Amino acid sequence: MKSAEIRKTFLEFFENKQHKIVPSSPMVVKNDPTLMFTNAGMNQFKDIFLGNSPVKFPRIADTQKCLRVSGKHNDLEEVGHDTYHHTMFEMLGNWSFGDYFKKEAIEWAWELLTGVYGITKENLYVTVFGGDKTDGLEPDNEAFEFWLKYVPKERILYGSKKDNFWEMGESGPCGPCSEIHIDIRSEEEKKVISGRDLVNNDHPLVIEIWNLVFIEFNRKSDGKLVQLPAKHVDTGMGFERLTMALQGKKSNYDTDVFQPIIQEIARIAGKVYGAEIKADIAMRVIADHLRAISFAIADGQLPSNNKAGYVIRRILRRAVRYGYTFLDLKEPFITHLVTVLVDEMGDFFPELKSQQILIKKVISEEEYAFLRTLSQGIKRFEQYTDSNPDKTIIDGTFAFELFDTFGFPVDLTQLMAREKGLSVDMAGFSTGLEEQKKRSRQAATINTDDWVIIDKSEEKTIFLGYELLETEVEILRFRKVKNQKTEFFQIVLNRTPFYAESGGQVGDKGILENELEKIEIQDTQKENDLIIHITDKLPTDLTATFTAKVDAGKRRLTMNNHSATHLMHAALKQVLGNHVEQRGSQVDENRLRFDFSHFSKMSEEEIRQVEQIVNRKIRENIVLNEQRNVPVDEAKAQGAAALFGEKYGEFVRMITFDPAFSIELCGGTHVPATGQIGMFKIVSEAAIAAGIRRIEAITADQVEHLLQDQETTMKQLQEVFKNQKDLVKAAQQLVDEKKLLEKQIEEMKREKVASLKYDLKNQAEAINGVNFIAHKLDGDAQTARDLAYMMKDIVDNMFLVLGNVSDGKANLTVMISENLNTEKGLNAGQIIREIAKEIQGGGGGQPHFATAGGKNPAGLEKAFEKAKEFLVKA
RNA sequence: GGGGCGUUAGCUCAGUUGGCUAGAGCGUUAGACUGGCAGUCUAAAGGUCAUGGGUUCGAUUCCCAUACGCUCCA
Repeated sequence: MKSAEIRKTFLEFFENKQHKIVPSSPMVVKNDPTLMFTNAGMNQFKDIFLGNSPVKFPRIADTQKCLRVSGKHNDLEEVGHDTYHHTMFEMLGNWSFGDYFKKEAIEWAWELLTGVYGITKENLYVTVFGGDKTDGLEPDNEAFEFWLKYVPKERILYGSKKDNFWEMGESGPCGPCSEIHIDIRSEEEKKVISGRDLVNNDHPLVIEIWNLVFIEFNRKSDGKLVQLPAKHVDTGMGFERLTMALQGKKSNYDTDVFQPIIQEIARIAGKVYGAEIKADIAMRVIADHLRAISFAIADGQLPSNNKAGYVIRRILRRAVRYGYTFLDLKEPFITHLVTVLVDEMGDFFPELKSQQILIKKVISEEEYAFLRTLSQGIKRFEQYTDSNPDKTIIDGTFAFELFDTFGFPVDLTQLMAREKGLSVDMAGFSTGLEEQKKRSRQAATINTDDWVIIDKSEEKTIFLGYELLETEVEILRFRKVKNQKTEFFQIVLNRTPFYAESGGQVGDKGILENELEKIEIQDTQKENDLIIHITDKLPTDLTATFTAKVDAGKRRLTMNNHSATHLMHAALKQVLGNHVEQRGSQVDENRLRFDFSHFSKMSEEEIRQVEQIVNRKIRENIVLNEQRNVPVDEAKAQGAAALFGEKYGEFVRMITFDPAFSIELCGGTHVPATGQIGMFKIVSEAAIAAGIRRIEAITADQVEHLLQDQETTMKQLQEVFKNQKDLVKAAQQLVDEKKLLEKQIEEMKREKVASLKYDLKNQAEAINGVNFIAHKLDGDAQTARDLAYMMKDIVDNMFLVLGNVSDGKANLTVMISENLNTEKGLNAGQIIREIAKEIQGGGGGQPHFATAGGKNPAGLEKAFEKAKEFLVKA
């Protein structure tokens, strides 16, 4: 069975059991501070488990793109070395939200695996939760009983809390789980040792393929468990592993999910897969990472230098490194693999296909950048070994510096050391790394207390911010959050006019007040679907009723910018073409920032066109058409531009300014009619990454201010130029003239100095075979320096001292013919330090040339005399 | 969020206690050589030493801040 068919079969099986099939949510997570990437199938349903979102469909099935590279689940360093770890993988899952529970979940899992996929029953083992004393939990005998219907008890095992109690994180929904393991070893091996003994023992051929989680508790941050009001089922089956089992392979990488990619890598590298252990590992690493990076980019996460983007960059670099070291690939090659990936997976995941060009471009750019980093690291390494030829062990601190500061992987340092017969002090390296980790952890500790519930009615916040800026509210709950520097509170209200930061629009500020007090809301954030008001002070009476007032001025300006962003997005598509897609957006009261895919710099003309279109639409004063609860399919049918990478429910909010012009799915706040925006002006256009451009623009008052500033400048310029008609011409003339004059001055100075130099030559006083010249000249230190160098060319055995005064300060310049440095022991640097005392200053320089400065111009003559004394003494 | 590093000519980079008329290679321009091309030689142009403060007689160099970039950790 082909992998595509395996996926389809799974979804169809559950569709027939009344499950709603939903698409995978993006791998890149927004609106959840605790998570950067989707790391499990349940992520997109987290709000349902937490009770923050209503259940729309009690039964759902899907395949979810997941990425496990950071945090609690971190498999990155394992990937490639074995046959079954991955960074990016697909998780097939079926879900029940307060609907069916253990019985059906077990029954259907068994039916699908053995009945539909035809897996031999004897090869399957199951585990159930064995109970835990610290949590006061009994063994899951209920699940055991259900399994007994299908599986003899020898193949049912009780498991520990570690293996059989699933938790989302430190706190949150959790429950016992039941895993299905498969033994795909050969018959001979099975005779030697029973599969039963290998379950959960990290055997590559006796592996978990499906985890059925029965969610029934919520773990509080104090560690206590409480029963959830509704019980849920959350299952996850690793698609790649399942495919391996069904295709009779011993490795995930031997399935048709990976083989086309691996074969292409082998072709590029001129190798054969399966011939050499290290090369095989490298090929697996690259095949795996290619998928992770490509999907991440398709989902809107570009490689960058921090947070989620940095994780992606690291994955890519790991792939490059393995290719570089073990396959001898020293040129970008990953970018060329994208085509194969798109051929294989582009049908089921259309985002890959539609963004193929961007993915290739971004990867290629990153590969080049990293190869540059590598060659710089190599250079540094060689400088180190050259300047420390006696060392046989490379300092750990140096290896760490290479890694920490220059991003040079330590395993490459080791490799290069070995080639030179050296070793690396890895203990020292680890010490450096540990210290760094300690520092970071200390700086990052955030303490979040449990929610304190004020209103027990389980009410949900009603958002009124689309209509109102002010309303009566009550507090539902609050909690305290503490980090290194500050302490603040998060408040949840029963209803709120405050818009929480999302979709690029900043959160509202404002106040909560009643007759007794007034507290300031500094920001409004969204955590999952919860609207959180942030303040550093709690009201004294938490049960009181307050008037919540949004800072209306800030909101109005923000709305201008947000609506203008929509108009600009549409205009960009008109001017540049349909490939323009939003890659990021930030809107606040001062400006709007919009990142979009486009491959070349916008011309002046294109920018002007976009401005023109937007301003025309503003003047048309188009009335906002806001539709809520539009089914997502209908919105798409109407041609809505889907905001990039956002997570949508089944119903969306549609913002339309002229159905023939701009339709977008958007949760933000917008102007009632475009006229309010007033004016629109692009202030910058720049590249931020390969294939991505960023525009910054301003609207309304901001444009007005800009125009006024410019006008003021123009007027001032006009005054400076005495109201000449053509300012540009006048300025150009001035610049040209200045250049000419500067040249003339230079020339005159040179002439003056040139005539002076012969006068000075004649003044030379022969003392002990040295031509001594002392002279006080008009001019600056630069002139003195010029003169000194000219004199050096025309006078031999010279000891020249020049003095000058500029800005009320005295300067001394000493030039001594090089041969006198040794012959007479005359050192300009030393001499000037002595004579500079006379002008109350200091100085220094080289043996043949030195300068000094001081505060006392009257001392110049004395300094000359002192200089002469050096000669007399010599 | 915390640490480290960087920013010098169009590009890639040197510049070692603060004073070396701020350099190299590539590129650009001009001239010469060559039958032409390729090229070789010679010369020239090109720098607010990221920005803003400070210390100093004097800062590309030392200190502080800011911006941007790189990098590691969380």
